[in-house]
Amino acid sequence: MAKKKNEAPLTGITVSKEEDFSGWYTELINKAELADIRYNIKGFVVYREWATITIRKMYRKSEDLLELKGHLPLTMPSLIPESNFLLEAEHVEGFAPEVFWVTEAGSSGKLAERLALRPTSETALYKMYSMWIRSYKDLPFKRYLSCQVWRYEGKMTRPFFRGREFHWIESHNVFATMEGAMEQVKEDMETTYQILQDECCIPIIFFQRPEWDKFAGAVHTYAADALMGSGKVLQLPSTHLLGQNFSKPFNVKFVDTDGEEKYGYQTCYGPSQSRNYGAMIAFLGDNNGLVLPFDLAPIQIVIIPILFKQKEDLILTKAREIFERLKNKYTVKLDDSDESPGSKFYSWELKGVPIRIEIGPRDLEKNQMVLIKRHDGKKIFVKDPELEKVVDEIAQIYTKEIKEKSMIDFESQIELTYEKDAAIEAIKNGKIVACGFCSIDLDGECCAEAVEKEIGAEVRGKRVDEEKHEFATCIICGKPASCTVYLAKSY
RNA sequence: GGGAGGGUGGUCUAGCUUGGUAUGAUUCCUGGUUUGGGACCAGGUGGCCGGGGGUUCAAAUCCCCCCUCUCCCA
Repeated sequence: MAKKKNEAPLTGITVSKEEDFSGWYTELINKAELADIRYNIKGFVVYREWATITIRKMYRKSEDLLELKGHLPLTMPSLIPESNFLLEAEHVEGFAPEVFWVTEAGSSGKLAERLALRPTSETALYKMYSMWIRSYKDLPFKRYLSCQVWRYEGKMTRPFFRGREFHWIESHNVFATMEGAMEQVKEDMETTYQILQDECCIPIIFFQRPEWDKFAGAVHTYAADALMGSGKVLQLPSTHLLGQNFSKPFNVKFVDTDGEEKYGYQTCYGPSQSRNYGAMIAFLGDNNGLVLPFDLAPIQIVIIPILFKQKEDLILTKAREIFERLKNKYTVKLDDSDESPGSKFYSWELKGVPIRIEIGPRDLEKNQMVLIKRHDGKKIFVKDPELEKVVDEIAQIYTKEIKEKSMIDFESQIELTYEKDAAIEAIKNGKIVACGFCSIDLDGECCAEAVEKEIGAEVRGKRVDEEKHEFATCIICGKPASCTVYLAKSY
């Protein structure tokens, strides 16, 4: 855009994403009316219509995919009795500092037992699982729920990224064997790629998190890190191998083919829809506002009639005809309000509507219209009879084009380092570091702390896909390396 | 978690040092003229100055507590 940012009026974004990401994100949230932060409880925000529609579409895609893979939906109460919550010790220890408690009710005062506003639903669900699951014939038992959870976050809250209330899906599954559970973890990772990379156009990579950084109560945690382009990573959905850590205290047992009663092997998976949305708008947006994948846009096509005196009727009639031709296949808006055309262009760009169709007197004479794609600004003149065909073509490739632009070559961001100084330098240069590490079991935790202090990065864990590097020694302590880990700064 | 800075019509903001009638723009509504990248004219609506307490004849302004937001750093 040739237009200088400081000339932009208040309704547009005035901060450059490259120069001031935080300011840019705040303006995007406010001006595109995605969230309203004036609801004055810290960490609790109102998600406005435009964001809600897209988040619901994201939900639907994830839910459909989960059901396709054999999960059934259910709905759980949002309160968990403290006695349930206390059953698994590590889980309690991990979550207790973040729990909101309901301690009083109405006029009867204090409750006999405190009730936790669920921070996650393991301790609610597994109590039920122990009642529902009787035999190996009930397995695998795959369920999910779409809900809100509450965690009293100490860290700085940001709309969508980190709130004290957030919106997610959690899937909870039970298997007869550890291998069955591990297969589920792999399936969850595949699901995550399908949603985040293919639908949301966010590049990700999965790591097995170190022991000290795993989900409270899990055997192992596998988490997606989004590659934000600057060498920084952002944690997105994680899937957890629970083994029998919960099935034992919650008594989730089944009678196996051999007649023996056994504890199930469990997994859980929690993709946060609100955080995924935040990551998507932050990653794809530009200095004109939102950029959205075609399927996730609340409005996919906006028609803007260029009305001139004497010719209003002709143009409006044509615009309405275009609307009628497209409305059954796409979500279309005809913006015939009396704003000036330029003003409409800016505001629908801010909202990230993928296709804009302009129709004016000059087009009418030539029996054509003008299509503009939001994500690259390309302008296409289309003859009237070609309209449906061209729109179909754009709809087909629009998301793929965004994805192509946004997929970062992960390998090119990695720097292999053998010494601490090299790692410090690489992190400073915005790279992700691959290096040897003594252990991602608990005995490696002090080396991880050294990584944070001395290198200024976090140990993200062991890469899940193929491992190519061979490092002889740990970058910190010099002992023989048991694995290759990746170090990065995180959001 | 540590630090810094904010909260005044829907939005942005002046006023606060030195207490005394609430400033401007924009949005919104009405009417009219316009319309190919942020149009214009005229009129109008809209405020418990974040909340509570204190000082004072008098508080947006001074003092205390709380809530909340923004930015930076663990």
